[in-house]
Amino acid sequence: MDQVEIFKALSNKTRLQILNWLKEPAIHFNEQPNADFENIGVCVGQIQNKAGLSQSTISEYLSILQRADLVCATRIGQWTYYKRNQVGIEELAKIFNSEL
Amino acid sequence: MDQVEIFKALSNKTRLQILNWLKEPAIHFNEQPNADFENIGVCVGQIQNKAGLSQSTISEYLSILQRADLVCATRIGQWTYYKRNQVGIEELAKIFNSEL
DNA sequence: AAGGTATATCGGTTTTTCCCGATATGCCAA
DNA sequence: TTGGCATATCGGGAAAAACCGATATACCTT
Repeated sequence: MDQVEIFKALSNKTRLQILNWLKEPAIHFNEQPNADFENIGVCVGQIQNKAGLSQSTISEYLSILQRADLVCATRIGQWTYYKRNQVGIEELAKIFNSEL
Repeated sequence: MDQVEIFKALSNKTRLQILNWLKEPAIHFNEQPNADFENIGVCVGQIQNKAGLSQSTISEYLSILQRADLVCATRIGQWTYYKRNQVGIEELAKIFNSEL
C-alpha cells in the first residue's frame, strides 16, 4: 500500500471519526443482534447513522479505509462488520515514527 | 492546526519526498553559498531542481508543509531556507500514537 | 419464488487539489 | 535607479475527491 494513499484515507474528517468511533464501539454504537462488536466490528448501517452521510458514501469511505489497511471487514449474513485493523495501524505508526 | 489539514499536507508524493530529503540535506542537495543547511535549511531553488516541478508549485507546496508545522522557513537576503520542523513533527507523531 | 433488508457499485454534480505560466514583491549589485 | 535574481502570489485548466440518488447484488424469510 502506497504511503500517499494511506494519508489520503486519513485526510477526511468523517473517515478519521469512524476510525475513532471504532476504538470504543460500546461507547459510540448500540448493541447489535448478531455480532459482538469488540470481536467482529460494527455494521455499516450503524456507522452510517452516526456519521449522518448517505449509505453509498459511507460504504465507499469504509472501502477506502480498508484499502489503506486501517480497518477490516467481516461479512455475516447480510451485514458487513467493520473494525479497526490494529496490525495495519501499528504498521503505519512504525512507518510514521521511522520514515517521517 | 487541524488534523485533517496535516494529513492532506502529507497526501502528496512530492511533499513526502521533500520532507524526506530534508532529513539529510547533505546527501540530497549541494553546498550552498550563504547557509549551512543543517542549521538553516535548504533554499527553494534547490528543492525545486530536485523535485522537477515548477517554481510556483514548489513554493506553494512548501507553504502547505509550513502551515501544517512540518517545516519552518528562514529568509536570508533573497533566499528562503526551509528545514524540517522537528518539534511539529514529533508533536504529530504523538497525536498519531495516541489518537489514531 | 417473492419480497424485504443490508451493502456495494454506478453515474453524476460540485468542490478541492494539482499543477502550470504570468506577474508581483523583495532584495541585492552596479 | 535600473536590472537581475529568488521567491511568493494570482488566475486558470485538468484531474481527483466528496458527496449524492438510483440501481445492482446478496442474503434471508416466508
